[in-house]
This record gives sequence, structure tokens and C-alpha cells, in this order.
Amino acid sequence: MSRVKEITIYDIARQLDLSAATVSRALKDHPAINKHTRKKITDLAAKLGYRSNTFASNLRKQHTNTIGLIMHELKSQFMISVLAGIEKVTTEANYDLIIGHSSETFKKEAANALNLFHKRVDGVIASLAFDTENLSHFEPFAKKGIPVIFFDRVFEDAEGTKVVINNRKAGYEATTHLIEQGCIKIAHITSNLKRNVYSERLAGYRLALEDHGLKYNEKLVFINDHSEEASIEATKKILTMRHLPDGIFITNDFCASICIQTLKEAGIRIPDDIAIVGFNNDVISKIIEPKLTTINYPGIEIGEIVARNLINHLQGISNINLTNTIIIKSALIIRESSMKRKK
Amino acid sequence: MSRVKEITIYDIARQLDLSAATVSRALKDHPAINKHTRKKITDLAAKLGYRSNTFASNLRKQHTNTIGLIMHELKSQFMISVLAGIEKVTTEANYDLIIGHSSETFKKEAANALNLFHKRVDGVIASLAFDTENLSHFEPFAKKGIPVIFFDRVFEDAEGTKVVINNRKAGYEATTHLIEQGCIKIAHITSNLKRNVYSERLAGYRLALEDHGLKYNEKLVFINDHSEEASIEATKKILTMRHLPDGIFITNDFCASICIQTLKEAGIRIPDDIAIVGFNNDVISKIIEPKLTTINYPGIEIGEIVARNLINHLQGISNINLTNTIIIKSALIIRESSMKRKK
DNA sequence: ATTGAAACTGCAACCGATTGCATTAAATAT
DNA sequence: ATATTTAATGCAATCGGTTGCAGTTTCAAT
Repeated sequence: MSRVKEITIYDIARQLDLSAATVSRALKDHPAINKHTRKKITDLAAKLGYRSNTFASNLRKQHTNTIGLIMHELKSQFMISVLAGIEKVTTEANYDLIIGHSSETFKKEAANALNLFHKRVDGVIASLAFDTENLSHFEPFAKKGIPVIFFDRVFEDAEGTKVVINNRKAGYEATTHLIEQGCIKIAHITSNLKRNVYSERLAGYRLALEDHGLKYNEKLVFINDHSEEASIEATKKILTMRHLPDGIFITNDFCASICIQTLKEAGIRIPDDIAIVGFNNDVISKIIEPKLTTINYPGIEIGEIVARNLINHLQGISNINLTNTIIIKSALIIRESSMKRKK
Repeated sequence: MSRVKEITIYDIARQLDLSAATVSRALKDHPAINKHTRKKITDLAAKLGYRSNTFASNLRKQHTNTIGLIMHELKSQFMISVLAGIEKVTTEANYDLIIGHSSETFKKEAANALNLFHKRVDGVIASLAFDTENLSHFEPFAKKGIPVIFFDRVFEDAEGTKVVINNRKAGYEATTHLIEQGCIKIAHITSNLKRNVYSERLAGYRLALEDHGLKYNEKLVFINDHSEEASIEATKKILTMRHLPDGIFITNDFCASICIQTLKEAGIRIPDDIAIVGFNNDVISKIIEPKLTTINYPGIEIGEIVARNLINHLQGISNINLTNTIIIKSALIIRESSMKRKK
């Protein structure tokens, strides 16, 4: 391991018979530096292969130019898109990103938060794990005035800024669409109701039923973790019912795809016997047969908006503490899986 | 923005009437520190909410505990899995990760490399973009003795460590399997042949044909970028052929899925008219109908192995410079899309 | 020639943790 | 009681960039 000596501003200063202060200022385009001096300095810096030492700089400036990210998972199309959106904005603004994922457990989420705290990130972006019950692990940030923005999975009544869609409205639209297709017994496969995204979609589902004169029936609501096995299991449970439902609203496209597959294997025709609506508009929704009606939940935009807001706040362009909730547009995309033939 | 004062080792030292050196050592479990002293220090540190200043530490220690990652894209199942594997190992070893993605362009790849260089990462993990023609942008790392490991997309004859699968063998197996199913006119949809993964798979395809007495025909090889549009286009081109092929080997599951979809829409039966083999074993391969025969390319493991090797090298446990290439196992997974009925 | 302001540049004190070497105190050996 | 280890702690320099304030030079204005 050949440890090659690094060039510092002192080296440049010495060679040019200047002070380190002048070199530092020149390299930062400080207006008080003479043009010619600046040129000499930048030229020599380039020639010597000088690179600024971020640590010395951060140490002195007391901030890190780093944003921490806590994601509840990192494998769905949706979360990847969010990541891509965040990454785009942060790199453009010259911020680094430290990514942690909680794999849906509170324990890892808290550990990640602690880690980010110790790494002194300037701000945090987070979406909550399945079993997170309170936000106490984010308090250290609050105490130090470090901004935290939540997206997707949030506590709706907590302090702090959140970026979400109107999940209730989306659930309402999805269900109403099924009703308009003639469904009268609509099941709902969803996930942990502690999380706003699922409880709100359920609320929308329920409201739509009631608004259209259908009774809400708890037995038609299935809760799982959206894994492949759980999705198969939920579907099999549905298949054991005496009167099968004629529509299912599922809060995840992958789960919906597995469900369709399982139903088809059991000889059920989609959408004629059972119409299906998913959620997210993942790539998979256009691959599965029949193509899946779903709610478009634009990950990239969510990511961009979250990151943009955080950075604006950090740069003093806007103040996040005045904003409580940002609601992004979502919309129903109708495809074949829900289009019942008119009689 | 309430700037709350940070606790430093000096604060702890003062309150306990000790020196900062002792506090520093105690917090690092240095053996020379008395048990009781250590306890007093760690207790007070916890009570005051002390957090170590990474910058001061890095500045002094001259390394960053950070690994840079350059990915050619960040949306396929495969690359996400690699990321997950890398992330798992690096966080366990307490390294940070700076992630950059090149969106398949050399320009961004070089910019990312420069950025990582300035950020003084301790090591780099990279997979190359479509149009990368040389490795000169990684030279600054080499000059400073900073290790760089490549995975998936690599230059096979270049210096440096790489983690790959045997793409030629995989291509050979995929093609041989189609031949064994009775295919005699096998098309190949692949991507930029500058990249080893594609050129090697093509070589394997070609070799398999020749080994089984089939003629290699350039006109049966289609090159695209594996996007949805390009996949449809390639499939349509195939559909215009006078004699359709009876098998297609496609170097990407997503592309293969789109292809299957397009063929089915044109009334082609899969696998009876045309048998299909994909590559990667993405989730999608089990959703598409018929389920896709594919090559299992285990992203998580690749990620873990790459990261583990890099970290071992950084920690002096092993020396990466002695290793040139690590080959990970891959295997053909046979599903319905290639299973021709025996006559 | 004198004054004042503007334009540059330098001094020196940070930022907080680390570590080689020296020092002190306590324990053991002679 | 004295010499020698051993254990525990402190001293002080160091990492490299930043920045408030002071100092110097230049130049136009009086």
C-alpha cells in the first residue's frame, strides 16, 4: 500500500510564497482574491493534483453535506424509484447520501437512526418500518435542530414534514372503480394497519363501499406482509370461501400479481370471475396477464420532492418547519384485470 | 435553527478531571485504561449524549471508512440485489457507502469516479457503463494505492480484481438447453457487445451452436439496450422473418418478458412455437406466463463477496492485488418457457 | 504632500480526536 | 529500604482548511 503524500493548501502556499489563507480563499472563489493570484493558485493546484480534504473542511465548518436515508425496504420498484429520485437531486446539489434500510423492523430502523446521528448527517429522510410504534428514535435529531422528513410510511398526526399521497382517496377510487365494474363483494388484501398507507387505503375502501350501499365486512379484509408466500396463502384463504368475492383490491402490485397467478391456477378467470386492482404501478403490473389495473404512485417524483424540500431547507431557501404535509398526485390506471365485460 | 453545543472529549475530560487522551482511549477500549476510569467515562459520555466527531477522527487517522460504489444502473432486480448484498456487508463492518450511478453513460461514470476520489473513499466497487472504453478514470485511485474492484461489467483483460460469473459457460448452457429441446434455429437478443457480459454470452451461444452442428448466423443476433421499447422493436423484427426461429436466448429477464408478451400478442405459442430462455432470474421470471427459463445470477451473493473482499483487503486480512478474478456460480433454471412437448 | 478608502493578503486561533513518548503511581522483587 | 517492573495517565504535536481581524499596498481625491 504505497501511501502517497497528499498535496495540501500549505504545499501550494509554500511554492507560490503565499499564505494558506489566500490559497484557501482562492480555491473557494472568494471575491477578495486578485484574479492573477487566483489563476496561479488554481493552475498549480490542478498541476499538483490537489484535492480538498473534506474532513478538515467539515471539521471546521461544522456540517457534513450529507443526508441520511432510512428506507423500510429496498427491493420494490417503488422504493428504488424513490431512491433514484432522491439520489438525482442530492448529487446535483452536491450532497452525499448515507443509505440505511430497516428491513421492516423497528430495531434496525432505530439502529440506523442512531448511526446517522453519530455520522452527523445534516438532514434525514425516512419511511417507517412495519412495527415502528413511536418516533422517539428521531428525537435526538429534533433536539439538535436537524430536519427529518418522512415519506410514504409516516405518522400522520406527528410533528414534522411528510410527503405522501392521499391514500384514502386512492383506496376510495380503486374500490369505486370495482363497484362500477359491477362488483358487489369486494375483498381487500392489505398489510400492517399500523401504517398509515394501509389504514388509509382501508378507510377509503370502506367509505367507497358504504357510499355505494355495500356493507363493509371484516371477513373480507386480509392482512399479510406482501411476501410471495403470504400472498399465496391469502389467496388460498379466499379460495376456500363458499361465495367467492367478485373483486379484490390489493395494496401492492407484486402481491396482486402473485394473487392473480394463484387464482388462475385454481381456474378462476380474471377479471370475469374476479376483478383485481393493485397499487403502485410497478413494472410488473404491465407484465402480468391480464395487465393489472393499479394506482400510479410516482416514486421518482416523491423522491425528488422530498430531497428538494430538505435541501432547500438546509440551504435556507425555505423553511420546512412551516410545512406539515405535502400531498403528491396519484391516479387510477385502468387495465385489463378489472375490466368486466358488460352484459 | 437552534445550534446546540456538541459535547467533545474535552468536556468529558474536564468534568472528570482527566485528560482528553484518556477519554479518547477509554472510548476506544484501549487496554491501557483502568476499568473504573473507563466506566466513569463511558457513563458520562452516554449521559451527556456525546457523539464522536468523525471528521476530527478521519482527519487525524487519514482514512474515511467509506467505500464508493459506481453502478451502471439502479433499477433492475439484479443490481438492487447486488446493492443489498454490498450494503449488508459494509454496514456490518461499519463502513459507509457513497453510491453513484452512471445511467449507462461513460461521462457520468467518470464524474462519479472523480467525485469519489475527492471524497477520499478508502476503496471503490464498480460496474461499467455501456460506452466505457477504457479505465483511465480509475487511474487516480491506482496511483494512490486505493483498491478498486469491478463486478458484472468488467474489462476481463485489465489489471485489478473482478467478481463475475462465467458468462460464456452460462450462454453455452442456455443455448445447449434450447438445442436439447429440439430447437434448430435459435435467435439471440443481447446488448452492447463492448461489455464482457454480452460478448461472452454471445461467444457461449455461438460455441454451443457449433458444437451441436448448427450454423452461427449473424442475422439471428439482435442488439438492443434492453429497454421496453427496444425489446418490443427487436421482437417485431423477429416477427417479420420469413422462417421464424424456434428458440430465443435473451440476456435479460425483463427484455425476455416483454418479448414473450409481444410474441403472444402476435399469436405465437411459447414454448411450442418459440422456446425462450432469459437471464438473471429476476422476480419477473416467475410472474410472466409461461414462467421463464433463465440463468440464476445471484446478485446478493455477488454483492456480499465483492464487499467482503474489498473490506478484507482494507483491513489487511487479505491482499486483493494477488487476486485477479473471482468467479461466482451461476446455473440454468428450467421453467415452462423452454419446455417443448416431446413428440 | 497628505489623507482616506479600496483592494489584497497574512496572522493565528480554531474545529476535535489521535498517538508516540514521557511521567507518575502502584506493585513486586531484591 | 531500594531498585525494577507494570499499570495508568498526561503532554503536546498533528491532521488540513476556515475565517475574523489586522496589516500592507495601491491609488485616487484633496
